[in-house]
Amino acid sequence: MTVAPHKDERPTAERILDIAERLVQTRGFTNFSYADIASELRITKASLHYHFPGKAELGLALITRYGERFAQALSRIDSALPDAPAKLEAYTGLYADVLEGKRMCMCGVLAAEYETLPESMRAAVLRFFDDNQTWLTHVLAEGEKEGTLAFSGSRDDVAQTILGTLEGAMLVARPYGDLTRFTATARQLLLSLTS
Amino acid sequence: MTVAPHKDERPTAERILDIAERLVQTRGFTNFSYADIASELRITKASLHYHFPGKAELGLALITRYGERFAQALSRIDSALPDAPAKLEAYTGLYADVLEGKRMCMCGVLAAEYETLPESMRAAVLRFFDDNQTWLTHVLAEGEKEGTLAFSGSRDDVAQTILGTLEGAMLVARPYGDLTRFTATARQLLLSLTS
DNA sequence: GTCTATAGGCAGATAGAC
DNA sequence: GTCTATCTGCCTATAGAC
Repeated sequence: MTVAPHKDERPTAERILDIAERLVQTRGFTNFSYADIASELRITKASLHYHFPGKAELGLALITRYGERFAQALSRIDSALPDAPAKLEAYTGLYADVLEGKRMCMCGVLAAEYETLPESMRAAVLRFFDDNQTWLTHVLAEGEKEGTLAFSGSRDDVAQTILGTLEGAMLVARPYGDLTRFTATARQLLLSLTS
Repeated sequence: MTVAPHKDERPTAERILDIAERLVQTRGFTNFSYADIASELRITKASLHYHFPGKAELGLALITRYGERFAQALSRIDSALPDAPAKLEAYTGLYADVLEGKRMCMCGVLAAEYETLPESMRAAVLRFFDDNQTWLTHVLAEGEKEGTLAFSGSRDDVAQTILGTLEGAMLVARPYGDLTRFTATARQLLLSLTS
């Protein structure tokens, strides 16, 4: 049991990650600075280095936390929804939620500046994509078994297509500030798998 | 008629654009510097400012030239190929060629860092996407008329989906350095429109 | 058109006091 | 944990000679 605190503020490291996460998703990793975070948190740049020694460590922590939360969301989808089509629709909903906050998928942004990232971050980005495709492949297998999904090509290829399509739809929709640009593509995609 | 030059080197401005184009497509717009171009061209940074006063002007020139060349490629496709499915396949081939050079679509990269771009560049990125979708919409109409393409949903929605899917497939495939990751998705996409 | 020289700002990062 | 002060390096950009 925890002692009831008079003020229950979240740890500084978490608040740093919150701000940095939003900045990465809207501007890109190299396009935000310690100064941006510091001014928003009302703390000095030097203090940030206490929590994250360098930008590479901060970046890795960002991807790790983002990936863990994404994995948790996928688990919730698995346990809450009855069949593969519902799960895929909920999956596209995760992306739509991100886009509604005028953000891009973190790993989609990082993929665009992949060449400039430190090696530790590169590996984490690929892991994120791999985890997504693994989950999608399982859902596709489930859908085939249920008879609720129909597609040609291997499950891996289709999983790849789903991931790429949603990342690309986000990428193009966000500059227009138009959520329906994304949802129209998501609908097209789901339709092609269920009919 | 042109006088035969002893040495027929292309204008410096074009060579600057060549180098900058490759840098944008591999690293992103804010992730390359005048110094990068200068050292590769064996010229000083100051000289670059003679050709392009500022980075915003350079960026706009990059998108403009890229868009013009893309439009020319689309015209060649229109006049060389007989039907809509062949045109769409050639369209995916344009993307595959870019990816083969380990590059990302320039406007795809710029879309990822859209929030940090000067207004003139933002507008040019959207124009590129719009032009692509306009062309795709015409091809889709042609395919419906010919009876060579079949799809549900509006032509605009499908054109949007094609553009987004290819951009996203590139975005995700490039970090893996695996062209087949792209071509598998392109095949899936074409299949969904012709069957 | 290209050069040298330099300005002015911001980046990530460190030392050491409190 | 947070601060002040500072470092080094790179960025875009400009002035003015050649």
